[in-house]
Amino acid sequence: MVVLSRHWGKTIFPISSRHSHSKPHQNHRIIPQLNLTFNNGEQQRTLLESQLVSLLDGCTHLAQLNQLHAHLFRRGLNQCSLLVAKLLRILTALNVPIHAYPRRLFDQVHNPNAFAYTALIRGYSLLGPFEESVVLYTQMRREGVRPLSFTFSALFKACSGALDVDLGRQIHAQTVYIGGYESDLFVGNTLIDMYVKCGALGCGRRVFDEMPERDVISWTSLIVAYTKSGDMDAAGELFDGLPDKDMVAWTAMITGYAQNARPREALSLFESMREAGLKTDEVTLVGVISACAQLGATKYAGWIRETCEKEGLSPNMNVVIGSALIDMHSKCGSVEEAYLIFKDMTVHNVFSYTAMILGFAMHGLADSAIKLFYEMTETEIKPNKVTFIGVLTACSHAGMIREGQRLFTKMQDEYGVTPEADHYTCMADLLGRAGHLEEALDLINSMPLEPHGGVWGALLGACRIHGNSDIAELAATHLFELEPNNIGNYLLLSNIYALVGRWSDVSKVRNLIRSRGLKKNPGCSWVEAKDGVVHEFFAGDMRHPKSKEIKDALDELLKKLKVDGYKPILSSVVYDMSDIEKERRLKSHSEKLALAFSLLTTSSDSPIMIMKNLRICEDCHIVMCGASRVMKREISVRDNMRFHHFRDGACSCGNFW
DNA sequence: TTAGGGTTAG
Repeated sequence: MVVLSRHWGKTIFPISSRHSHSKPHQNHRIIPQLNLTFNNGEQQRTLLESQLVSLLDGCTHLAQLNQLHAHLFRRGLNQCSLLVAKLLRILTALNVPIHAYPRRLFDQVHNPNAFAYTALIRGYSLLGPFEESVVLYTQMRREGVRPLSFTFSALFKACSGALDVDLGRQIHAQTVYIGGYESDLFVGNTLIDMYVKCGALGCGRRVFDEMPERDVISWTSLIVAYTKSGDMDAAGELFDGLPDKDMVAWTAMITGYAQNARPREALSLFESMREAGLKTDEVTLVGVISACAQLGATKYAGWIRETCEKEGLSPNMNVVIGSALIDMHSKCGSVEEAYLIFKDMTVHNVFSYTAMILGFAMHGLADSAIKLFYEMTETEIKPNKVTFIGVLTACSHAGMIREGQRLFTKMQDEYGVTPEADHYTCMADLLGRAGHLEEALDLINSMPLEPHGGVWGALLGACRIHGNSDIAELAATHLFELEPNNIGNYLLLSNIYALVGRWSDVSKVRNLIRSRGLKKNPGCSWVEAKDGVVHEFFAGDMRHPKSKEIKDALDELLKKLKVDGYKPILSSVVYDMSDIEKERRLKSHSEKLALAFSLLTTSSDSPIMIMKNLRICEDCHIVMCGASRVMKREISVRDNMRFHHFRDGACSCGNFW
């Protein structure tokens, strides 16, 4: 009989997990004392195995694992399937590359059983390479080992990882060996998930419909699939029919609305969720924060901030919440507030830096964006492709051609980020906006990848600023092919023709719009009133209860501006109509209605914030400038591109937009 | 063993 009594009392350093930086642990952790009796009897051996399994459960440090493994090896227990399966699970959770140590561990086992196979399959299906899962499954079948239900769960996970629906179908057929997916709820759920992740939503739905038993996870998988495919009606129908909605199901639905540009529904659903008495966690709040950012609702944003703090999710401790809040405050108009959050955060990552850089860019603070970028490069955090979108956008909105070109080169040479079409969009915008239209065109023609609509769109936008109808035609030809249903491109081209007086071409484009059956996307602006209620205005819309007063206030304002020298920019109207008609049309623009409403309903010292779904037109831009001086008000407009802060007759964009 | 997450340009 061998008596084993050891005390491993060393200082242990925790293994770094995916999300935390590894630092020596402050409190010294002591590995529990192991005191086991062992002899050659089978019964004791089994007992020892089960004790070791539970000991492994408590292992959170690589050093502990190494010691335990050495111990197993000495006892010949490294060949025990159950223990190895357990070890493999822990190693997978610690993201240890499977093909290295975990694989060697498995290879030491003689006649591995289904648990050992499954643990390794699961490791590969979570960490890759995914194909290895299937290789192992084949080997397992060849050896005559019967698969378990969770062998299939792991295999389906591998198929979703590899996005291989054909393979998924083949494995689906194999579930006959466990009595079909209908026999096991987990298998059914992972099967749904596999189909929907591979884009075969219909197959996922069929599995769902045929399952004899479903749980909230089955429902949620499908709800998420519908939200991701943009079918919020189908998602909503399922959600309404779900009997016991848990926090995850609510969150899936809220996030779905947020991701499908329906922030109001997201926020109102969040309120219902609170009323239903459900708890909230950081994932829920991230969706809500994103909805709030889209809406630009400052009052609501403040309330969300408080909710985060109340839930113990302080932005300076939680980098995900922090990054989301930086984005929200930037989009709600307060880049200052965003920067306060950024500064107070104790942990930063590429998301928090990128959100802040984009925030600065959005507000035209190019210098701050670029400064922060260089600060970031002093840390260990590597900029990614989105970070470069941020700095390049900052340069283009500020007309900083040299800096933009320098960053574009650095991006590849120093940071190994390969430029994608989106980066070329930024560059085409940067060059084009500054009037270097030919150079922008050369850049597009020299692209190593196929330019997408964004790239040509940037060039077309630049042509509008500089009134170049020749290059515009070229860009538009590509755009009409790439984005035949995007009405914005047609309107831009006809606007450019109108600018240079080519009226017959204007009507040709208008006929093209008509023949393709395209409808103009209605311009919409909204403002948040003191009580947090959001008021919406559409161009020419007189449905607001205060319409009469709004119209009068606007007339009054325009009268004052005309005394001040304002002349309506009639070329902002694309249609060939009389000047009086054009002026009437300009007056109905939604951002002007929103401005008049704000002047009517807010105190004279409070700043005005207007949100708009489309780009602000030149005439409205001038009116906002004038209004800020004549009415002595701070006015900000967030259009679909960026913020314009109007102060004392000037705009933060420097009329460069 | 299974479900929900943050930054993207014209």
